[in-house]
Amino acid sequence: MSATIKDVANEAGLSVATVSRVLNNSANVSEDAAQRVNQAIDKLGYSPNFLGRNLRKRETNVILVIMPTSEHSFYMKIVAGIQKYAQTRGYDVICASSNSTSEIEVRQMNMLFNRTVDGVILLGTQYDADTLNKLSKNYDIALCCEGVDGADVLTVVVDDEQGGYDAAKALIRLGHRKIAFVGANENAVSSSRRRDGFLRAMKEYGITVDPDYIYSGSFEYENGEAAIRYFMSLPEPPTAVFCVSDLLAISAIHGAADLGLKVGKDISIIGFDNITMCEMMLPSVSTIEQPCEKLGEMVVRKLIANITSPAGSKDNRTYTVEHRVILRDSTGSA
Amino acid sequence: MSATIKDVANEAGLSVATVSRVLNNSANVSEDAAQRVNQAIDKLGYSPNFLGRNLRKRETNVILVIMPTSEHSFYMKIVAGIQKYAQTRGYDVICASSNSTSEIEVRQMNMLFNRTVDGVILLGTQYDADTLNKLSKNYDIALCCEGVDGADVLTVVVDDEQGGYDAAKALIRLGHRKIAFVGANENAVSSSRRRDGFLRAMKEYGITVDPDYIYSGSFEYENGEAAIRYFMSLPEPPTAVFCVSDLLAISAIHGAADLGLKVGKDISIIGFDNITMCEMMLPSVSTIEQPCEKLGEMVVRKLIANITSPAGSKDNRTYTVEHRVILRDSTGSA
DNA sequence: GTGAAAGCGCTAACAC
DNA sequence: GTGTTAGCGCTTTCAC
Repeated sequence: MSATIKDVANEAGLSVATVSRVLNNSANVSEDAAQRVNQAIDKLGYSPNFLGRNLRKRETNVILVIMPTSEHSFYMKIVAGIQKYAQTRGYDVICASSNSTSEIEVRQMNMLFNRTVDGVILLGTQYDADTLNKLSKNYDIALCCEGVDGADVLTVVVDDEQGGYDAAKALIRLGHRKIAFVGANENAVSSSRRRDGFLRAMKEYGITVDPDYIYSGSFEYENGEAAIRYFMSLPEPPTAVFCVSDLLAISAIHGAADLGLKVGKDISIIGFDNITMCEMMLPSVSTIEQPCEKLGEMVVRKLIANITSPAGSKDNRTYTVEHRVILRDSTGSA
Repeated sequence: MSATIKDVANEAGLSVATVSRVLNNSANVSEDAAQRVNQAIDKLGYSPNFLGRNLRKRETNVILVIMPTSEHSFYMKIVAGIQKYAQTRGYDVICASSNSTSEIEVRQMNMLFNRTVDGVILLGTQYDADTLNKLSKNYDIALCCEGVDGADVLTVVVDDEQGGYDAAKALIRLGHRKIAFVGANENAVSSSRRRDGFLRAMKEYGITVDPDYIYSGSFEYENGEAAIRYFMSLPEPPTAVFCVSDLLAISAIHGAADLGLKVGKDISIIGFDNITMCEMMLPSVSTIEQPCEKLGEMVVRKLIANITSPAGSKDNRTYTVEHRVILRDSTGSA
């Protein structure tokens, strides 16, 4: 069917070794030989078969990114950061979404096991610490955005606790005292860390937190609206709400609007992530920005370092990158 | 490093051929042998190296999806549809985004040339008809969402002309007569087809279209806002606007709001695609829905058919799937 | 039902 | 500077 290195060698009247040499532009090949090989390549429309190459070299120079859902532009922004840096290092990046099902995630991890990719970056994962630790022993993996407690795995995240703190502080500074919190499920590390930071800020400013103001659900969209409905049914509703994700914040904004509230005036809502939609919404959404590109670059840089380093010396530390407070129209003074 | 089929054979006291047979659960292998092999596999933690397998079988069972930008959930929805069907056929799906640069797109197409993947689905592409035709001769590729004029390549799209017609008709039925159109650049086939349909509807209802009402820019977000500003600066501004994408519609809604207009009352705006954001926006966005999952399933089904069929008998026709009109709050009666 | 052996396309010793 | 050759891990024909 398609030409092989052998065909090129024949066409050029040289050996496959020489062809391979010009293909990998290694030293020790004459001008003349290189030219003849390149001509033959053009003539035959030859393109090297990477299955052969990769098999031989025992590496693919491909990194797989697995995300829970691809519907969020947030993840794709991180992938963009990953891609940008990976390219400079000669790595290709491919992605797959598990749709939050561990079954599919496992299936996709197979690409690691069967040597189709050199490493995997997990943007939020279904795996528990034990499994991750085992995987990490034999393969090059990294977590990004969402850490796992007790996992000795290379991890790159923002300082979620501090992010939660900063969100609360921003609301307090706007004069709010009755501030509520909307979190995800308890086993989402990022969510509970953000709550910890939230509580720390409240404490620091001497504000007692009404237990009714702490709402836990999931990262699912509907949850934000549900939270607002609940808060507004309380005898003394909050004047500001911190949601652990922008999606929840947007959902909450909807809920508030449905209840006839003017968001940014009657009630202030701040999210987390700074997804593209924040700017597009009416009102635009205040948030804690995660620096997606930096997260992506950092995690892939560290991962490639692991891939190219000898077995015994893997880096499995946790790194954090700086977040940023962005106040838009969904928050206003109390 | 990791175990090979040979190790398993040794451990089980059988030949590699037999191990390979149980791996591919082919016939002619005794209960006893199968058991011993499976035990050996478990004991060694063996996982077959697909580079070897793929090299030998000259196929990878992997399909690559290339999209112009991954920031739009729209594309990812199609990928989800692709994935869902591909899985049932034993294919893995990976994706990559070209960020609309042909350079990166070419780089990613390399996976096709170097045999890392069996086929490629392009969701909107930078390639011209000639290039696509050449590619299509030697490789299995398909276009989805966005066709290319003159390309004899397997294509799956919605009937864009009819979609444009239906959008215009929906606005006309709401009583509008002064209806404007916001399109992308001229070489975007989908955009110009939608305009054709728009014009057909207008003609059918005997409405003369003011040339000032036809705005052409690009698919970029900013374009919607710019269009609205322009329309509103006209001596006689339109009362309704059809944008060829939801993103443009959302941008237009913003522009209108900035000008103090109440969208859905003072001006009606309808988009195209039905991205997730349409429901989340305030007001929610009327649109022509593209059935993403169906598009995805259809294109991958046809592509797999091509991959598995002999060289001479490739299907390079264009298929269309049904769209749907969805009226929400961004449109109202004139 | 099982094994021996060839070979997929490539790279990298090694020899010259 | 170039060629010969072994072998990466796997499947598959062909014997038996």
